[in-house]
Amino acid sequence: MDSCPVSEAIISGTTKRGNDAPRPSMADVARLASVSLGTVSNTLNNPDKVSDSTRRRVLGAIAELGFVRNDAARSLAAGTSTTVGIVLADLGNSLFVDIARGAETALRRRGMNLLIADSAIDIDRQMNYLQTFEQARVAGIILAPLDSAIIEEPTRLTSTTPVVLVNYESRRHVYSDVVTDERRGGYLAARHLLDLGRRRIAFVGGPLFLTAVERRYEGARAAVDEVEGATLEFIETLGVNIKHGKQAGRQLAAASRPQLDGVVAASDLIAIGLIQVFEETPGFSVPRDIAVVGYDNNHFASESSIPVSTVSQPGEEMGGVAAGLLLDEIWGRAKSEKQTVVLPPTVIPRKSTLGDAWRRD
Amino acid sequence: MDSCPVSEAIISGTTKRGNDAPRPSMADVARLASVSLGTVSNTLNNPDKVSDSTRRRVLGAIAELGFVRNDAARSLAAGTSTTVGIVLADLGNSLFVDIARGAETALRRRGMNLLIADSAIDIDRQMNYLQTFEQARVAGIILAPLDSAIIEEPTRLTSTTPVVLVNYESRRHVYSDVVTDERRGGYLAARHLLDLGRRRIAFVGGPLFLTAVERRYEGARAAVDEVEGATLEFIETLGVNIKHGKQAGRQLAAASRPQLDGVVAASDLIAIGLIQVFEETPGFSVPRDIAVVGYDNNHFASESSIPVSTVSQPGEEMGGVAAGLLLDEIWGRAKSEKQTVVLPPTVIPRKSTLGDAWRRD
DNA sequence: CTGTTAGCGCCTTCAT
DNA sequence: ATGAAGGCGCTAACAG
Repeated sequence: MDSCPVSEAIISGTTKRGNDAPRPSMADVARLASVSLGTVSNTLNNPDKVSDSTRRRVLGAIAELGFVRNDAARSLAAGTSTTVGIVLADLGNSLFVDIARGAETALRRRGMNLLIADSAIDIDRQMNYLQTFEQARVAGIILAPLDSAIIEEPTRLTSTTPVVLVNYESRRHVYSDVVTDERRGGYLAARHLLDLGRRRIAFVGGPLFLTAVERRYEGARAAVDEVEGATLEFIETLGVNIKHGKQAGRQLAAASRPQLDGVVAASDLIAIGLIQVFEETPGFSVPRDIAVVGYDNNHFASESSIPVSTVSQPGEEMGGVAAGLLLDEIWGRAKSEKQTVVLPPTVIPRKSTLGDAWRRD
Repeated sequence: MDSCPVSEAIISGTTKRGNDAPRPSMADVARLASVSLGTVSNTLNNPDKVSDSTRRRVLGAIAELGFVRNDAARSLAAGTSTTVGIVLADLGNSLFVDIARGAETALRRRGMNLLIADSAIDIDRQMNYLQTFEQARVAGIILAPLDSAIIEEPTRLTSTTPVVLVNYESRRHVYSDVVTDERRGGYLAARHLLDLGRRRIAFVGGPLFLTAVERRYEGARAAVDEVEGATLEFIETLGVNIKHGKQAGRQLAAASRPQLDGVVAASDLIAIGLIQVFEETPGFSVPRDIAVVGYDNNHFASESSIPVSTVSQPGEEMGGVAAGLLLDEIWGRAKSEKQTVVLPPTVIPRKSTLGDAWRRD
């Protein structure tokens, strides 16, 4: 940068300048701009309470010094923070990335910003980050918790910081939460198959203690029960990843049971696993012999060579709504009752059910 | 939608303090434990300087009050923070998720924690989060910058906060950085094809002003030039997504030019796009007629129905190394010189080049 | 409009 | 081992 000839002698003893110059503070800015500390604060927080010329001078000093306001001090003094934290169960799952983006957008519009923490499917990390955020005194926290019975409502997640849950419904309604109607998602998936004329359907997914999986199964069950002569078989897997789908696929391919003509998978990954196995198995052409619908609208579900029909959860919307709920609480505009917002999933038909009738866009 | 009859009284009763009670402070804890403020601070930060019985009393009070230490005040007073921030170009890209995880693991081992910000391929957001982190006085920042000429070295990214770059090499070596050897990656990809006997190769990718793409191309060029009679054709795309791959694929499939037998794609997405088009085109069977190798080891590259051979960047390692470099700087253990750590990419052969010879583990 | 002055909650010597 | 006091950088009244 420039090397303006600063006279060291002129600088008063209070300001020491070593090789590692200390961060300039508002006091330094005030001094340079020949105004008082309060004025600097005002030009930063209440620009309209400062004359134009003064503000310009202050801003100039700020730039000259490379001053960056200390947010720790700020939120300590002001008692409020402008950032909210989001703790995500698994950044590897694009749904959570979508949720974060939705929240970020909504928050940014209201002048706040979002910091993300990744639990990486680890309950300890989740709890740790919850605490980190609370210690940092963020304005509020959005939590996309691990879906397992383990986190079943520890008395309170934070002592005071507002929290809203996303993609998980609090049993006790201690928190507001936004979820999708998993049951309806399962219903829609099965319904889609039924509408296509499929009648011998299987639901592949698990483990069943995962709330979402159970709900999706219930929904599929309900749809099948509505149709005369349709049957639903349940095939439990140990997880919702591709390998589980493959295992189930091999199992189905090997079995001599009556041929199925449709399957509802509890996740896109399972669906992809199934399809990969089916494609290598005579008599299991997808979707001719057997149609497959997944769940999640994982980004790559649409990119596999047989794009997977899927039930899409409105991730960004979920994040946006959660952010709104949280801000309501932060700003005290919240209704006294905690609310649960249920967002509708939608099915996105693709080649794995429609076949050649399907065209991308 | 059950309506379990929750008694509101019980809900509010779960809280030990009233709803509007202010957060307990260390002073409150001190009072309850009948010790002085300094002692509370010590039992928190220098446990060994406090008698066992006293500490127990203090800890008890903390639990009883649900006290959560104010990190803003702490880092203000102590002048040091225990959290570092990472700004990622695109959370939608699994490489960056890996980098974050690697960094997180390394940092956690050293008692620090990681907060993530997502630039979402938006330079404004990137800059904004850089500033947010600096304002929050994080101990340091890891930046995985947008790869574009635009960010070309604005004088300084932060005024004082230590920064290390990951997945991007600083021209001016103002920052330490950790990158992979893109050129070598391109070399390895082409080499892989050549080793398989392919000779008429195309490099598909772009735009060329993306540093990484350019380097990869150079590497591929070098490998091809080493082999007598091998040719390399360059096909520029407008981006590195699936659609770009498809466009290029259609272009190749339509052209009547001499048949290619191998292609190095600048990204897995391009590779997938190519493959999807090829699979629908007679005479373009993958890998029999034409072998395809991608780049990035995107999570789903291995999950497409024709698993894509790819060049893998060691994301977690990159994050871990970056975290190490950053901590060195934070703790003053850094060498005076900024360093550049170059990590080697590796090729992961899969079905798109090996064909049936390939078996998943 | 601008300057002054208390703290915000905690850490850190320095005595005791 | 414990207590008392000063100050970290900033905001928010309140005075001028």
